[in-house]
Amino acid sequence: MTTYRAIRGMVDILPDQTPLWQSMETAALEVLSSYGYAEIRLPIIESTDLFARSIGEVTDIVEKEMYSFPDRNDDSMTLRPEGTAGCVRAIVQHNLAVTTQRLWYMGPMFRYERPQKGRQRQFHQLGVEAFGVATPDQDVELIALSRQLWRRLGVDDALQLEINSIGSAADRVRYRQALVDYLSGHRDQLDADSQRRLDTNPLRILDSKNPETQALLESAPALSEYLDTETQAEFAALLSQLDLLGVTYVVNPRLVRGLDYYNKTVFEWTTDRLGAQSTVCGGGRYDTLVATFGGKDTPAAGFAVGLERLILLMQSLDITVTAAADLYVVTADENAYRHSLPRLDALRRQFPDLDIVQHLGGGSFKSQFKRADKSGAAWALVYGEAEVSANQVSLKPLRVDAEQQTIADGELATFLAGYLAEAHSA
RNA sequence: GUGGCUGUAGCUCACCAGGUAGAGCACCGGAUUGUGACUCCGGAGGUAGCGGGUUCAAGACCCGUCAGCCACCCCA
Repeated sequence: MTTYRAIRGMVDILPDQTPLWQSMETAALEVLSSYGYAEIRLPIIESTDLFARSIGEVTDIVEKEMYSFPDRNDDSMTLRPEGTAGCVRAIVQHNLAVTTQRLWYMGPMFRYERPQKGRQRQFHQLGVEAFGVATPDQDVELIALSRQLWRRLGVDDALQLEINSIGSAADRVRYRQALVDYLSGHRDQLDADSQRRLDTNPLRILDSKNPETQALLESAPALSEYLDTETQAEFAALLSQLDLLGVTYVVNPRLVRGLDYYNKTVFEWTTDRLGAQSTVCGGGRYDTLVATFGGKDTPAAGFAVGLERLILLMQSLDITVTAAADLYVVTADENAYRHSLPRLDALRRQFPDLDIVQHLGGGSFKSQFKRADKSGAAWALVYGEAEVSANQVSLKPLRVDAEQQTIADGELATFLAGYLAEAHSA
């Protein structure tokens, strides 16, 4: 008998974890809709070409991390490594860019990397994308929105915003040349990865962690000096609006990000509580991507949140959510069970928000109450022999020290309405 | 993809100069007749990740493999 395990880098999210996930998802949904963002649902598989063109042929993601395979028609398909490409594809395909769009999506992404904490092969992202606004107020809204989510989740104190402007494509062509010119003179002092990147993707050398490389970069030309005046003004405006909102940030001139489609604003929310996988959220502006895919010229910006990392961060801060029912129903015997069945059915209809768990499988009162206690339910709803024959029910509080009370069937609805009102105000 | 650490009951771990495994928690049952939590008693649960080797004998040593973790790398 072979025993099966989830394949490497793919993890099960078990029932003791899903309440935390759901509360996070609900918070995100509420924050997003409060800013007028609408959900878009996208396929998990797209043509390989889509990702290669948008993310960049020489990026690590495309070169060695994609789950690509030929389908039965021998076309090359890829499990999405990120969400922006598919979102932009949908925008163009359905011609949604005729007006501005504020969109979000949530779902699994796939990257063939070596797993460690905060890094899986299948992981989940919340993506937020905005199309049609070229001015920095859009960037500000995205950042403000993300910070609102951190506050809502109670993780804002653990997160730091790093931000930079990487300019237009033209700016970067000029800067890239200057950087290559400078570093070529010191080629032998670069680490192996950086030497390789000198020919392929020189800007990525900027965020190398190698100390010698970093030292070398101290006297390298600065990207900020290659930005045109308009971009500089926009970046300054963006920062001043963040100041207005009281968003604290660190301008990190070495922040460049690993996907080719970004321009102008790039930013990351990072934490020191997750070890090496410190980026919880990252994004920026990508003004040319829509046109690249054949749409009309449409400015755009967005970000992605790593949901596993967010959960890890919440857990590191001892944020817990438990799902416990309101009522756990205990019945004395077959007759009491039959008596309770239609009554509970009516209750569920009358109180859709009430969580009612019925004890199944019989057993002694004692064992049923044990289960009731372990379930975490607030009350045990008791149908004993006496209650049934008198058309009554007993309510035993399980979480507070108070007396059990027995009331008439007809009074239960009133009681529960009062309980729910109290629970909501609490 | 590179380097390192780890892998024993559901969970956290222990034992042992190499001689066929234990604890705590969790789980199930019981402590007189319709009531949980605390306590007490009892029970179930492991071919020691998997495969091979050395040995009279291996969970303990060696090799391989798989998986997790840490760093690199990468990014969310």
